[in-house]
Amino acid sequence: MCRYNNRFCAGVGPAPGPEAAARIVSLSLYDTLSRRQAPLRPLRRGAVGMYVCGMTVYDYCHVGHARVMVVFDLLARYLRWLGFDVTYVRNITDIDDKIIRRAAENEEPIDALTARFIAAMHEDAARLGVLPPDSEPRATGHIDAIIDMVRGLEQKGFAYHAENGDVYYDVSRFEDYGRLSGKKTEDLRAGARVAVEEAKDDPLDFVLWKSAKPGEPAWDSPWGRGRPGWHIECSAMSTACLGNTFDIHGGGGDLVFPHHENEIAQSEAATGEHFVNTWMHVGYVQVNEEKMSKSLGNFFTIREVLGEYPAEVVRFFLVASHYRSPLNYSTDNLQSARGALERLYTSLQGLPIVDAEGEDDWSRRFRAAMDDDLNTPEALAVLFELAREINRTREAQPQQAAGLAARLRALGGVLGILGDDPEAFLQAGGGELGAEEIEALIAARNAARARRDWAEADRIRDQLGEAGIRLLDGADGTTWRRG
RNA sequence: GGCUGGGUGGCAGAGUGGUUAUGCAGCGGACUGCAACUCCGUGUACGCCGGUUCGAUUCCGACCCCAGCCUCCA
Repeated sequence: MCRYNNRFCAGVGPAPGPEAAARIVSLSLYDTLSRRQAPLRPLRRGAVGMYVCGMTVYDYCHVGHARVMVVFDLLARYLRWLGFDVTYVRNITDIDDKIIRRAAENEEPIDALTARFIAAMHEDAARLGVLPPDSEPRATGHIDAIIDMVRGLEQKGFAYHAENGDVYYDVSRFEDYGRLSGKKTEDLRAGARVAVEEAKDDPLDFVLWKSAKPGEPAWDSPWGRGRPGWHIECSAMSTACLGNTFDIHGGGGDLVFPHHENEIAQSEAATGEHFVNTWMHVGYVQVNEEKMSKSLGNFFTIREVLGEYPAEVVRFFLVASHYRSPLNYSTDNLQSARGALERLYTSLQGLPIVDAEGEDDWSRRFRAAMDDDLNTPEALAVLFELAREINRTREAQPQQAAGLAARLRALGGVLGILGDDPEAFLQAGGGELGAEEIEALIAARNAARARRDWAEADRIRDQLGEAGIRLLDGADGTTWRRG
């Protein structure tokens, strides 16, 4: 059924038996539905299935998308580090009104447009250190599963084929509708601000299957040629890949209503089973205290930002605040992230790369922080204290410092940072001078220093400074870095 | 209007019923030819008003303010 995945493709997930339910895991996560933090109880011992709503591919990803990708990448990395067998599914919406419109504007085939932006997304993700998900199902690859689910909903009386040819979900039939977002259906009806689609029985009903207009891409279905609505895609694909019930479902905070609300209504009505155990939502990226969004025009694409800052600095910036808090995008904050990351890399500089072994107080503290709903700021605080300890001990106890550096590198790796060579990171970036020229000037300056010609030595240092090179005179000689 | 989540030192950002978050920036000291890096030290921070308490930034209530959702949005 799901051609992207392997393990959970039976279509029906395993029931949460008493053994699985009894398994207590140290990681606890905040669940949007119950509005509280609770220990993760995987359905299957030692395995976690997670589904994250990915992109609609009609444009480049911006920093808001980056945050979602990085946060769930972080969760997947952490779960794997804890020893879980993670199945991470992140979908791609490759058929949708905006895609059709954009393709028409560009006079470009839809396939070409989506292929272009999928490639761009993969490029951006890779640069941010986001590991590929285990599967990336696309809506257009799951039309059969979508039709099956819509037909099932219709047969059970949760959907109706309207006069205009569309198929709608009958919200009034689903008792729990609104529970995820904390909304009451009466309030929603009262607040309905959109011109009511006449074919709907109720303004809250949403489309499952859209009848095709001339020239639009369409698939055959029991209701004629058409294409899927947005919400049903994720219900069908998550079920196809992970089963009727799975552990974690995530996405941006703006998907709580209506997208995830609708997913619950669809999936639970269709399968008759509990849909998701933990709902996770990432806070918005803001610009000047406003949500970054296309409509406000205040967005920065990932590639724009990566033109200004090293990718790892951007990742650090995204991880330096808790994933549920709003995050203000500003150059000040990026600069601060750069300084902080430099501090970490500086502590790693010049120490041999060895493997970290077992557990120690540092890793225990790190884990305690991460176990607490992915408290990355607290986890980073542990990393900074570790860096200080490395700097303090590196002279007197180099062996111990090397061990601490290994720990720092390993824990950083869980967050997807500190994987670079320290020299390479600290010296990376634009600059007109090549490494050889820099080394030559350093040699000349050191010759001047040897004969106590401070004026000449300072002149060379200033010259390098203007080229964006900072010098550091250490006991073992002079090193340099950019910026 | 309904709903959700917030208001912490110059900035960013955790956390806690009484005791150091952490980072960036600043200041003093050590190191340095001078710097940089690093180390040591350094900030009368918890929106407002009541209540509970021996004691509240942390719990409870009211209020003010901010962001977001209620339309596509990560």
